[in-house]
Amino acid sequence: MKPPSPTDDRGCTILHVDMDAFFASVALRDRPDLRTAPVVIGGGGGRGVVLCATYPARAHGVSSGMSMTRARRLCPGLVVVSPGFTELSAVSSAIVDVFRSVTPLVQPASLDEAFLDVGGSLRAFGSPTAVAEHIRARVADEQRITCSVGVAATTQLAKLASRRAKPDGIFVVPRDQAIAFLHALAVDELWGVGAATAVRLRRLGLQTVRDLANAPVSVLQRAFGSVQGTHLHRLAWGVDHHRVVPRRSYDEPDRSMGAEETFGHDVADAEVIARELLRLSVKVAFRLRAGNVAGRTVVLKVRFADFTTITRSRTLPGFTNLTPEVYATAVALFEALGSRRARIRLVGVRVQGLVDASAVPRQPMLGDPEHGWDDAESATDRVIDKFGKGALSRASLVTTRRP
DNA sequence: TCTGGGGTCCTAGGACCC
DNA sequence: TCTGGGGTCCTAGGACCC
Repeated sequence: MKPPSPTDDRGCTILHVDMDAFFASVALRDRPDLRTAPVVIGGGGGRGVVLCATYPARAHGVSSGMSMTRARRLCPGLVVVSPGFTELSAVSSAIVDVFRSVTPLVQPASLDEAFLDVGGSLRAFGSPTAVAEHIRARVADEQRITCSVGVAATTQLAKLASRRAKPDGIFVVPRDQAIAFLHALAVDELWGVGAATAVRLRRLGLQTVRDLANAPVSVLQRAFGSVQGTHLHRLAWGVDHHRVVPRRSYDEPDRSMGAEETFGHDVADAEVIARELLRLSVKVAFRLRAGNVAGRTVVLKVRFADFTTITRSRTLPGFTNLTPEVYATAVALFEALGSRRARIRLVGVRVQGLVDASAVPRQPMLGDPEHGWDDAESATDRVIDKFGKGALSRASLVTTRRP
């Protein structure tokens, strides 16, 4: 473990904890033989991308988001491992338990990172840095993976600090050095400034956060609109009123659920596409029911061979989590695109406007059989529960292979 | 180097209602 | 007959994050 940076952490009560190469670290916990090898986590398919790269792989220039083809070219001896999502979420919730043992103010930001407000834990631990050390030691002990912690006065600064702490370290941004720390960064290092915004900022001649901070707000507002312009200016001055909100209570449903699939090769055959839409609808509707939610708006996503992407959506009169309704809507949206014979790279189905399913009265429609799709689907769910996903599938999915 | 899959949030225009 | 704003819903697209 790296020692903490020897700096003043008074008043820095926000921690950002970020697992180091999480997907890879978990996958390699029981593979000491691969500890020093260049490994990436990702799908093996022809169009896959790197989900996570180990530090030895990064040394070859491999990074996440990169196409697998390019990664292999950069690093001929690359080892590719597929992600084990079940294990990942188990480790993730164990880690969150560690955080919660320190403070109730824990806001998970994804599977592998969280913000903590440790203002109330200082009497027990002494200092924010001491809390960070405690967490790092416990995670290393119990999960055999390392993490890095950023310690600062705001969430934005803590997030930036944890990046600086990597791998396996702690980085403190003292209150009186916050502006200097921030202003030395490049604009695209700010959390919330992505590729598109960075390009526009650079076109304005703004390279560093210091440039951004010193730019007149009026210029930023003219270029980005009043809301985003003001936001950027405040970011550059470290103004950040985000409190750590103990994550959305568990009874609050997600906003949307969806699934999408990139074909191995671009597809023009409408039948193949319809079959894929069915497969995705089955998957999404199953997850909706498993989460006991239902939604009203079905969104179809289509990416063409040239990578242009469109979405089409339809809001239903009532809420649903049933495959036939989701599928019928998705297909109708697809057919409404017309006979554009363009080759298609990806299709996706998403359902949004989710609510707790038990809160929605099911409205039987006139002419519905006594045992409708509800019953059929819950029977299906029970079979899958008992015998696994392979046990049941729709006829049109079994008889033909996906491309 | 040709670009995954899961999400969230924001904007902007048009419909519609009051 | 022409004219308001305000609010909400819907749709499409885009930026961003991990």
